[in-house]
Amino acid sequence: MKIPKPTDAELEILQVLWEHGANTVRFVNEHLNEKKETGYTTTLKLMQIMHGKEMLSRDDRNRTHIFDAAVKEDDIQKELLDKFLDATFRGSASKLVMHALGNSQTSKEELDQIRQLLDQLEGGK
Amino acid sequence: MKIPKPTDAELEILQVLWEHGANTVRFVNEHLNEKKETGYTTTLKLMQIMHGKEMLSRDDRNRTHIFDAAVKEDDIQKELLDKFLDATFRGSASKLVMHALGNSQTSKEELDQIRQLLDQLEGGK
DNA sequence: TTTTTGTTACGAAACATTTCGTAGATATAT
DNA sequence: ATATATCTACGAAATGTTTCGTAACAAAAA
Repeated sequence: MKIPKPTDAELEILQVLWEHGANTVRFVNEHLNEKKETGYTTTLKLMQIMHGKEMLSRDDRNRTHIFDAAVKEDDIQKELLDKFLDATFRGSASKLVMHALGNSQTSKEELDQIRQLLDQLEGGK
Repeated sequence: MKIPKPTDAELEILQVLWEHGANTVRFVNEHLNEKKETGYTTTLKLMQIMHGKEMLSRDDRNRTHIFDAAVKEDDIQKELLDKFLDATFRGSASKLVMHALGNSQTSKEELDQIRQLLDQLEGGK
């Protein structure tokens, strides 16, 4: 089964559902509105399209439908990252990593975690 | 001066120019064709649009124009990475880095370089 | 009961991006 | 000199994505 690449607007909706779990259109719409004014029916239409693509599941036993992400966060992140890495960094993961760490404020704990992963990877070299 | 976010097709053209330096439409088009069939005038039109946006410079002293990237690779990568990080990983750089290193085959030299950066970053914590 | 509010469905408009076709000019080959 | 190939310019079609408006119905409030 092929995972379709979500569009920008679809990804925003997936983020809300991944973060907060199954929810209504209204809930999702209100979250989106915190970042950017979005009409209710716009969000509804997108979620219906996503359901059509089997990107979202839907419980329609009650009048107010409950939607949930039907694709795994990790899978989508991996898919998008692969494409982004190629398109933007010509496949150089280290360049991307250097940029990412250079910019952001990442906690000591997270840096340690990355260091552990490095140890693990370099173990085999 | 505002850097406009390049579209996917525009980014592919920038990659060719960043990698190979100033060149003709034909050269760029032939490179793009290695990955995906693209009509000559399609590439031409895109490069004209990009020139209009000041994303490319153009030397039109001769009939065959020579185009070059007018935006810095690092700047565009930073801009795109920031947006990608927010949209896809909700801003968690460490999660992105773990994914990126987990997937790819990165050389020992590159891993060491990343480790150095970690040392440097953790120095201040 | 009647009105108001909230919900889904969905066509169509609006907008963004990519692709193509044609005209006109210049260079190159015959 | 003529034909052929190559190049730019650019409008417009094709495609993809997002937003909006309206209809139909159900629920809740007055």
